[in-house]
Amino acid sequence: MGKQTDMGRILANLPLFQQLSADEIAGLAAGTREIRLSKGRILFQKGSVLEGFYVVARGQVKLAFSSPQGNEKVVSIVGPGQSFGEAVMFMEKPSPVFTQALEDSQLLYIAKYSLFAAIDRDSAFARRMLAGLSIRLHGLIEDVENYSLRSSTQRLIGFLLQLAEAPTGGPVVLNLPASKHVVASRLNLTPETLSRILHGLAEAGLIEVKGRAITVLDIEGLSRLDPPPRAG
Amino acid sequence: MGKQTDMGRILANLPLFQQLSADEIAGLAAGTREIRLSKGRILFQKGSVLEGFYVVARGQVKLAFSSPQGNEKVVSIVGPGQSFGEAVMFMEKPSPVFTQALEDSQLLYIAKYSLFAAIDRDSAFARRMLAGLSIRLHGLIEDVENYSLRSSTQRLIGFLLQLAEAPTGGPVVLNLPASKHVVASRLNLTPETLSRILHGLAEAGLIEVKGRAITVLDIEGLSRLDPPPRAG
DNA sequence: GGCATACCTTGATTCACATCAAATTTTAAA
DNA sequence: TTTAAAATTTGATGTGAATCAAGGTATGCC
Repeated sequence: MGKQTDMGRILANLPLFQQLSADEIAGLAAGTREIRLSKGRILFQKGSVLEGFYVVARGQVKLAFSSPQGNEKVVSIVGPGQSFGEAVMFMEKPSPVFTQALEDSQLLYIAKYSLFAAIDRDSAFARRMLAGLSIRLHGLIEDVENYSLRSSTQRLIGFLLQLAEAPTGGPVVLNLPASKHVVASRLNLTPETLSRILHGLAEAGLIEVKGRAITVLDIEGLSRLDPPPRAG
Repeated sequence: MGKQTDMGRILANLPLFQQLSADEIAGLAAGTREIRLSKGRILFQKGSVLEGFYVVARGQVKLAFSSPQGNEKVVSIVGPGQSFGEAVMFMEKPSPVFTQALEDSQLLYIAKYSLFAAIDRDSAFARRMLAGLSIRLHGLIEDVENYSLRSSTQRLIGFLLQLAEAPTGGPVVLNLPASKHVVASRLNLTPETLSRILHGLAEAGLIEVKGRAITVLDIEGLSRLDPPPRAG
C-alpha cells in the first residue's frame, strides 16, 4: 500500500473521477505516477507534446506563455484538485504554454493510455470528460470576453467577486491565490496597474488591502462597477 | 429519400463524423433537423441553454458577445463544415455568446441524445469528440495569446498569414472571410484601426488591398513583422 | 439612371494603460 | 539582528489604439 493507495485516494477525490468505481480508479492509478516539483521549477516547456495529463495534488502551478520580447502572460493558476494538459494530450500537438511551479508541489501524471482505457470502458466517464473540457472552454471564452470588452478595473473586480463567492452583503475576507505579480499577469495587467486599482478601490471604501488579504467591504458597490453579464 | 439522405451525406462529410459507419451516420441523422437562417437572423441569444449543437452546411454565422455599453465582439466566424455549440450543450449552462447569420445559411441541428448515443456506441468517436473540443480550446488559447501579447498589426498579420496558408514566397491572393467590420471585431480592433493597418501594410509594399481581396506580396516581410510562436 | 443604405476610409483628438524610474516594504536567509 | 533579494508602491511620462467626426465609395433597389 502507501504510494499506490494514496494515489487512489487522491484520484478518487478529483471532481473528474468522483463517480468512477473502485476498479476503474485502480486502473487509472496503474497508469499514474507521482511528480514532485519544487518552487520555480518548470514542468514542461512550450512546445512539449504530452503523453498524459496532470493533476495538482498539493501546491500550485501556473500555465503561461511568453513573448519573444520576454513578456510573460499567465493563462491559468492551477491548484489542488485541478487538472491541466488534457487538451494538449488529446490534440497531440505541441503545448502553447509552459508550466511552472508557484510553490513546492506534488502532481500526479496520468498516462493517456490509462485514461483512454477508462473512456473505452465507461461512456458516462467519457461524457464527464467532455463536460470537463467544455467547462474549461467556457472559462477561456470568459477570459476573451473580459480582455476584449471590460476595463482593467472591471476585470479585477470580477476576479475579486469570484474569489469572494458569497452573495452576502457583509464584509468578506479573501486571499489572493498568488503573488500580486502573478495575479496581475493572469488579469492581463502590469503589477503597477494592479496596485493602483487596488489603491483606488480602497480609497473609495470598497475594499481593504493588507498584503494578499483583501477584505471586501461593499460587494454591492463593487458589483455596481462591474456590469455582470446579463443573460438574454 | 431527399432530405434524409442529404443530411446523411452532409453529416458524413463533417470532419467530426468522417469515420463513422453508415449505421452510425443514420442514427445521428435521425436526431438531426435542418434549419434555414436568413442573413442577419439570430439563431440563439446569449443565455440560451442548448439541447443539441449545430453544424453549418451552407452559409456563414458568427458567434459573438455584446457588452452592456452595446459594443459587440465576434468570437468566431463559422463556415461550412464547422460546428458550434457543443461545449454549451455538454456543460448544460447558458451560452456566453449569441449566434447570428452573416449570410443566408443552412444549418443542421444535432440533438444531444443522438450524439450521446453515438458516444455510447463507439468510444473512438468519443475520443474524436474530445480531440475536437481540444482543438477548439487550443484556438481560444491562441486568441488569448494574441490579445494579450501581440499588437494590432501583429494580430492582423497573423490572421492574413493563416488565410494565405501557403509557405511559398510568391504573391498569394486571399479573400477576407467576412466584411471588414466583422473581421475587425474578430481581431479585437475597431474598423478604423483595421483600415489604417491595411493601408500601412499596403504603403510598405507588403500587400495590396482591393475590397475584400488582399494580395500578399511579401510573405517573408509580413512574417518578419509577425514574430511567430517558436516551440521550445 | 438616380437614390438610399451600408460599408469603408481619413483625420483630429483623447484616454486607458504601459513603461520607465525610484522609493519603500516585505520576505528570507545568514 | 543584519543584510540581501524580492515584491510592491508611487510618481512622471509616453503611446497604441479608441473615439469622435466627416467624407468617400460601393451595392442594391426602385
